[in-house]
Amino acid sequence: MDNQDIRKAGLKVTHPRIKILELLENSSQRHVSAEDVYKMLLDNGEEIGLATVYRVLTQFETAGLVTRHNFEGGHAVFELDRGGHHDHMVCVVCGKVEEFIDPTIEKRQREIAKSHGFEMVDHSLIIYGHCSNPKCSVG
Amino acid sequence: MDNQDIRKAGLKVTHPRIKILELLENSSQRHVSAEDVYKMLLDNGEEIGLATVYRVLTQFETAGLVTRHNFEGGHAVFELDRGGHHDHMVCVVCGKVEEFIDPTIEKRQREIAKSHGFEMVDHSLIIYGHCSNPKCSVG
DNA sequence: AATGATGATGAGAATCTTTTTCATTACAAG
DNA sequence: CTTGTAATGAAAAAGATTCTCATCATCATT
Ligand SMILES: [Mn+2]
Ligand SMILES: [Mn+2]
Ligand SMILES: [Zn+2]
Ligand SMILES: [Zn+2]
Repeated sequence: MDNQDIRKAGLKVTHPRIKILELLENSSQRHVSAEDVYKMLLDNGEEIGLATVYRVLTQFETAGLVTRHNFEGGHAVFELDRGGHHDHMVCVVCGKVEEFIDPTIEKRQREIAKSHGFEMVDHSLIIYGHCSNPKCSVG
Repeated sequence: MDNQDIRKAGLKVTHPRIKILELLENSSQRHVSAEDVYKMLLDNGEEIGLATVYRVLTQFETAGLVTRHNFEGGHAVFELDRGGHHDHMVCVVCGKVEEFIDPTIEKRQREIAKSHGFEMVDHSLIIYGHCSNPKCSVG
């Protein structure tokens, strides 16, 4: 994941794009909002406009470098496309995100789509729950 | 699904609530946005404020009368809770929504949540694709 | 390395969805 | 019917994202 990926996407290799890609690679949080990216860049002394962050993230998504998720909360979160597809589990208390992939579910989805005459292009599976942290448990 | 359901939710039986519930029952579209509801009510000659529509839909959701979905598109859609849980398939071209339920997937989700130490409280599964309408097919 | 066409950026305005505020109105219990 | 309290509508506010446009940076070409 380097500047060549930006170039291959038909985009100029600019300072904001380089820094945003670096941040997505090095951030301790895999799943970040545009606002998160903006603020983390500021913390790093990079004064990149919020509009640019939104623009670049959308371009990276189109280029297949980044995936956008619509978790609950009214704002999108983004993550760098490492390896392959996976689904998500989100703690409704602390917001912790776990990733998983289940071949059985993936297979059934394709079958179900087909049986309804749909050509599946994407899917979104999010499990909401209480994570194992005692502070997040129900009782 | 009648006024008693509103009362049982601890809410006063008001004109806006009655009309919104009626509309959700009788609308030809099962999945509607707040804006949709607002406009359809206007078409019926009911001048109910948009803020009230949002408030009531949220209250109905809390009361378990209505379910909210975060499909792509930046706005939530709501549907009356008839019968039980189901998942969704959305055509990325025409927006058509199909519903389905798959016991295998439901079961695997519970197992996966448990294996990650999560207490599942909800989940969202949306398949995006091209529906069988020729206008929506890839070619 | 200098040039120049074109794409990219930043700031702020604009847009879109949803929530909040607050004065007024309507429900429902007595 | 009276009356306390919840509900409503209008408008403002808030939050997320996109757009506009003047300025700037990148990069293919000289
Ligand atoms: Mn992920
Ligand atoms: Mn449905
Ligand atoms: Zn948690
Ligand atoms: Zn379609």
